[in-house]
Amino acid sequence: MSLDFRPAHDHVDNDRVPPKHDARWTLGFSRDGAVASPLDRATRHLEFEQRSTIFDEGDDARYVYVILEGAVMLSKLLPDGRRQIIELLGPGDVFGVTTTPAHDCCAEALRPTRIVAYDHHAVDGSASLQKLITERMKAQLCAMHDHAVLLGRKSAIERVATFLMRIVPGRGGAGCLGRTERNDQANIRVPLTRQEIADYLGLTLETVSRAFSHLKRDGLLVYGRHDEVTICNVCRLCQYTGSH
Amino acid sequence: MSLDFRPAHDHVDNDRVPPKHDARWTLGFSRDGAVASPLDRATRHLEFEQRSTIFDEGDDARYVYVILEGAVMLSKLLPDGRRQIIELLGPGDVFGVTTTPAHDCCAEALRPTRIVAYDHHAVDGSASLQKLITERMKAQLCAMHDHAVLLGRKSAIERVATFLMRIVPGRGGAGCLGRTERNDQANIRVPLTRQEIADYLGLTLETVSRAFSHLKRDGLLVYGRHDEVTICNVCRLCQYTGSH
DNA sequence: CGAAACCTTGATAGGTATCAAGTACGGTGG
DNA sequence: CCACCGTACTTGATACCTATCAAGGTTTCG
Repeated sequence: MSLDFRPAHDHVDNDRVPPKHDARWTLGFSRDGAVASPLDRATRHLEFEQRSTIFDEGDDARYVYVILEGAVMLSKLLPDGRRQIIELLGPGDVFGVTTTPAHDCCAEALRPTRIVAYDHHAVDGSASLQKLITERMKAQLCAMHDHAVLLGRKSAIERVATFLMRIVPGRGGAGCLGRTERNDQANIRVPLTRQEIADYLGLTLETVSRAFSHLKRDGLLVYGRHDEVTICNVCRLCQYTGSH
Repeated sequence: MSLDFRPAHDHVDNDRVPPKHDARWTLGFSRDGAVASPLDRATRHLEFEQRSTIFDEGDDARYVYVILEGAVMLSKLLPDGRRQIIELLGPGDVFGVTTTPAHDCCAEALRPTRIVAYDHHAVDGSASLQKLITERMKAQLCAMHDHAVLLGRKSAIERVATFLMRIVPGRGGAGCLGRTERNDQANIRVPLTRQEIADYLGLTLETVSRAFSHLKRDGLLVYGRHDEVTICNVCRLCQYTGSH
């Protein structure tokens, strides 16, 4: 459920080929123990560099994707250019599932990302793989439910606070564990621009910026280098989410 | 995908028992051909009358539900009472799936509704049933994607127009088929109060009412008896959705 | 060091929420 | 059958939150 934007090991191997839209297909055996061996022919490992497109809305939906490492965002566009980022996904999450022959949204890597792609027909043949996908879809459907509440009913600050809480490792959906622990802080990385956060939260970039400033003034946030942010009091930030 | 609020046959048998919260459990064989026979022990047919609660947020998630006939809404509440209606479901749709042991939302029947409940463990044992559920979940996940766009990026009138288009039988998600057909009208029933529509669309009841009035003034809607509404020009209404 | 992208902040406008009556409708009981 | 009542809906006035427009500041990277 929780979005782990940081790779499991922080020493990322940067020797990967820059894949533009067609990624580097790595034919080979699956490292996923759940996958039966006859499937391997239809199983491909891919790597995407930061900010590369995995597929666009309308593309043929031949594969189902499972994230091994990294982060992916799904988005949709309205004809006049308005964009909504629909899901933010991390390791273990599944995307590319549709009932239609075409993808209903775009998928883009937010950071260097490793993915397994399973052929749609191949999935039909593997009960274990199907189960894996179904299980993730359940979790993601619940996440969408929460997100619908955010988009439909929460104020700007509540949305930003909820977003930040979702990034805190281990604190994602479960909410505040121990309350008022001393030194209840967390270092997180926000690998999204203000515009992307805005498109995810149904706001404008300026409103997101103001919400960040507000939280900073309140002493809840301290900015670090790059996209690093320290949440000084996770519990108190949680109070801003509107969910508690 | 499309919400069929009307039962397949309009002569509804009204001789059903009024079930309050505990529905009338109908043990018996499944009419669903896809279900294996050993499952029937864990398969229950239930009926809910209009406006009855199927389950509440936090209830034990023992069953997965499939709608045979009628309509169901899923909703969530924030602690201060704000409500978001998350999904509107019709025949064939699935609900009650979670990864947690408790339901993440409430489920309520919008009209007299017939449902099949499958025991969670029983589902695990049936590949065909699993497939059925997964297939519906895919469709519903896509529907949630569209709804996220609506909640995050659409104006009040666009939301109401999109909502109405979704109810038009056969025109639901596919969008406008033939354009500018003569006599391009549709009679629909809106079995939701203004408050419920508002909670679904992330608006207030007054704003929904104003949007309806706006569309009525424009000659797009004519009110009938009860909750009946005539859409005078489906194609033109479609222009209001922001999606075309 | 310089350019570009990104972020912050301010001023203003606009859309929707909120508050407040008033109206229409359906159901109930006399 | 009609009057009454409660619920739901409509409409108006106003306030507030967020979008929009605009400028300036900061960071990062070549």
